[in-house]
Amino acid sequence: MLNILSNLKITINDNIFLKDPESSSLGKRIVENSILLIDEIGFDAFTFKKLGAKIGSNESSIYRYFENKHNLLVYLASWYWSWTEYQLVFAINNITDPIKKLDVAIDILTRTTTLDSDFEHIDEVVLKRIIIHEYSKSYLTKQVDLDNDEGYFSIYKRLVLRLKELIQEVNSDYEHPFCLANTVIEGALHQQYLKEHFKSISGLKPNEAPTAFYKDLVFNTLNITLNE
Amino acid sequence: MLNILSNLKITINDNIFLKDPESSSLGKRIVENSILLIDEIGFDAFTFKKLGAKIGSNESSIYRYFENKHNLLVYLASWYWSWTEYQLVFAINNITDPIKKLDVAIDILTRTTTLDSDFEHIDEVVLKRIIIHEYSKSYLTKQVDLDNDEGYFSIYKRLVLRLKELIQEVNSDYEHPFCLANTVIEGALHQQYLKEHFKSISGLKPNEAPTAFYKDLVFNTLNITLNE
DNA sequence: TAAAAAATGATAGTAATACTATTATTTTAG
DNA sequence: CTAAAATAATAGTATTACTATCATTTTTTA
Repeated sequence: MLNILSNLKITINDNIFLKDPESSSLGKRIVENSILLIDEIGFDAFTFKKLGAKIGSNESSIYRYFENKHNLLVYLASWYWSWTEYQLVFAINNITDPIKKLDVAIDILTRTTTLDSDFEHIDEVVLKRIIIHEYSKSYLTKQVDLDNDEGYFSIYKRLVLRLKELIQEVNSDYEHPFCLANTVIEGALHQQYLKEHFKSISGLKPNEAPTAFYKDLVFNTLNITLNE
Repeated sequence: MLNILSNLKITINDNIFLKDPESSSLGKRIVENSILLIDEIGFDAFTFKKLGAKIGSNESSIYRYFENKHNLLVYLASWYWSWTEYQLVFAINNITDPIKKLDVAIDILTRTTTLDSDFEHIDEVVLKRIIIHEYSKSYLTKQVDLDNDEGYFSIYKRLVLRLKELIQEVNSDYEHPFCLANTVIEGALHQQYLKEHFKSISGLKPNEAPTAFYKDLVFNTLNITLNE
């Protein structure tokens, strides 16, 4: 599966950038190193000037790719969710049993990423860490409704919709499929954050993913008993 | 119950402030108006200079109460969670049935706040809105572990612990009580955010609270059927 | 291969932010 | 009424988040 993914180009809504970073080597260095630098110093302390210094380029050149660091974060998040969506789509592609499909989907959405699939210039393990730590900041802003109108979050919303549909395939009578889908996708990030920074209330062991918790939660809620 | 609460003083860890804002009228004006101003312009655009202008005071005076705006946000969040904890404790105080206790707890933790209980100088409805929009920013920082060591999040953690214990009282065999408690408390904020800004994936109607969703989720997960 | 066009880099500049420090004034307490 | 405490005013600093302009390098294409 990794090889299949490696040949795919992840397509991001072109409202998010001024110039496609995939279109040049400078663009790729911007993306690659922004992930590393945000991971290192945090999104709040991250600036285009520091990134420029790191990649031996100029602040003003980076501004030609992204309007500001907020849009760069939205870009990285879109990339992450698009990558996750591909993994999900491929993994459930040839499964017919709705229960098994949902089971695999929860696996993919809640697992901890420890192997990077060597996707071009992007380190997915570090990117995932950024998503866990910084994703909320991409939408917890005063311009969220405007950004939403521009389609900045459409990949994420499509992923939630997919999971909601998988839930409905398993139990079409269940009354809150959207709430449950959001609970799994956003909640999985939050649980992994807690595991790292709020150990005393986390409930997960250091290397444990929240997968078992979410499977139990979802299948009990949908009144399904897994028979394997 | 509102009257009982009105006579209570909410106590906040004094590491969070330099000078207790409850100890002076300027302090109270800082707290009262910071809530209104953050709601109005968002935490990112909020500055002590703007707050000073709003309350007819000076930037430098505000710095004598809080080291920076981050600590002010931590203070407001602590106040909110402390207030929520009081509501919870009073509400379940005289209930003996563990199931009923958990049921009431979920009510309190997931309801939409539309009435303010006229608590001193703090508008709880606006404060709740801030918590929904900005709470994550109080811990999604590079200094989260240091802040945690200072006890900045102890009230929140105590609330999660309380809910976890209520869950265990209902079903002591359940394997993920902490994960479930976190899911309800943090998730309820997130669902309310989605309702306002991501309508297409929210699953909640404009005036609907996520209460029914969480009760169904929790009691199914714990294998309890409510008999009322 | 030379010229044009595009991309990148360097430099400078601005208003705002997030403070710190100092001093002056006002309020409160003994 | 005086001393102490609190608040306000002012100034100053490094950094941020840009914009604008111009120079240089690289790429395209005629």
